[in-house]
Amino acid sequence: MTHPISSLSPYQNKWVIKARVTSKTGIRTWSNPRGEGKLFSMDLMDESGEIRATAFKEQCDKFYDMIQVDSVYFFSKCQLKPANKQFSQLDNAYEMTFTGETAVQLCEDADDGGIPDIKYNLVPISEVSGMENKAAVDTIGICKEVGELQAFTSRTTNKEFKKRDLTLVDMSNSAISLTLWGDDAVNFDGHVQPVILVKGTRINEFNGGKSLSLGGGSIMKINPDIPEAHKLRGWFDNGGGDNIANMVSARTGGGSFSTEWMTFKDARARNLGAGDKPDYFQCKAVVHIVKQENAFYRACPQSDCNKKVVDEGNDQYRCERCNALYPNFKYRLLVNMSVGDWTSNRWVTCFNETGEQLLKHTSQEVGEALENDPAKAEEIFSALNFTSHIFKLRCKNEVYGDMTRNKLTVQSVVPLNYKEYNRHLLKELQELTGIGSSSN
DNA sequence: CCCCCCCC
Repeated sequence: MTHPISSLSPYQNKWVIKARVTSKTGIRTWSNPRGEGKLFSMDLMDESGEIRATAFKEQCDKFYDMIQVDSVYFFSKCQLKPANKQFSQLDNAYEMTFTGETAVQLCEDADDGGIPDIKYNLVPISEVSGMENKAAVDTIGICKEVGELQAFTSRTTNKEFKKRDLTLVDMSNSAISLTLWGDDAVNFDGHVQPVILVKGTRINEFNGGKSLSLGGGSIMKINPDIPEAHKLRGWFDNGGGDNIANMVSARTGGGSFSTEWMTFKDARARNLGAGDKPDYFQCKAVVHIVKQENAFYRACPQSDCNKKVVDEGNDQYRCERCNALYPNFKYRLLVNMSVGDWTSNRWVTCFNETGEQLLKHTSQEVGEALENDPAKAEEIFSALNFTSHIFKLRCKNEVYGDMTRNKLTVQSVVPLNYKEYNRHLLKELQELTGIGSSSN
């Protein structure tokens, strides 16, 4: 006999609930004047309601791996306390803390003991425009574009954050930006353009547009096995997402979406990069020459510092940004290559992530090969020659002394999808000639 | 006992 979540209170400790885990945070550590430790928290749900539970220190270690999102468990002997509504979006006056007595047991019934599935109130992307700032949104879309991993320090809290912006599109012919944070951002692989299902994302208003942000209590599922996902996949793979008309998010200069197609010749003719802000465009190009000289540098080993270190000899490397000496360094890539489209050739620069992606080796492997194994380096670099890619480029004039040079930096690389690229070419042909405008 | 979810 189990108890409904809605009946839990601090005044009664003899209960067992049967609940589905709807979300789970990563392990987080804290350190403040009152002490330090680690914790994770999870959201639980049954037919009667929902509640947040947090496991600290020993309980964090004991239960973290066992607790799986979507599974149903029996929980007992947790401590109940009033929820701090300031921090909780769940509909419950209380929250739970795991104790030394807490017991958790997987419910192995095929039907999960009748506990309802997580409900997704899926909203078409087009409808997010009409929703209020900070509202919670469940939606599903194809990750059409994926931005680079970005790190920055918050000016208010002085903390380092990592984020990555995705662009989701759906059959409402709309696109919206979704921001991932921390490990979700670091580990995300968007190159296969997966289906993304999210629950409880928060709306952020910015520059007159709206975007979504994955926060605490939000859930993201990649390629979920649900009918909506399969429908979207079919729609997108048949060109459904090619001409998205409605941008729910603001078009920012450096935004990850609505990158314009352009040839190198047009980019020159239109004087791209001459303004205060960089310009962005994408083109299909073939790799002609990849320079091995200065294709890497020895960088500060700190994970968030990529500054070049000074070799002090005696296996000591100085980072001037960290003002520290290290016994080691890490390799970072800075690869210059000449690429060409059908109008002209240009030199472009790839930094670490795009360099690794194109060379299909880690910066460590590339650096070691270049320093110790020229044959291996040649093999790695020559494999890139004459391959075609979609390059998303950042274009900006840079001044060196009295010289102004137009510099192209590779923001991201997508393998050439012939189907999608041909569709773009056909569309251009139609616009130029008016021929074929009534057919697809 | 956390409680930050950020930025342009």
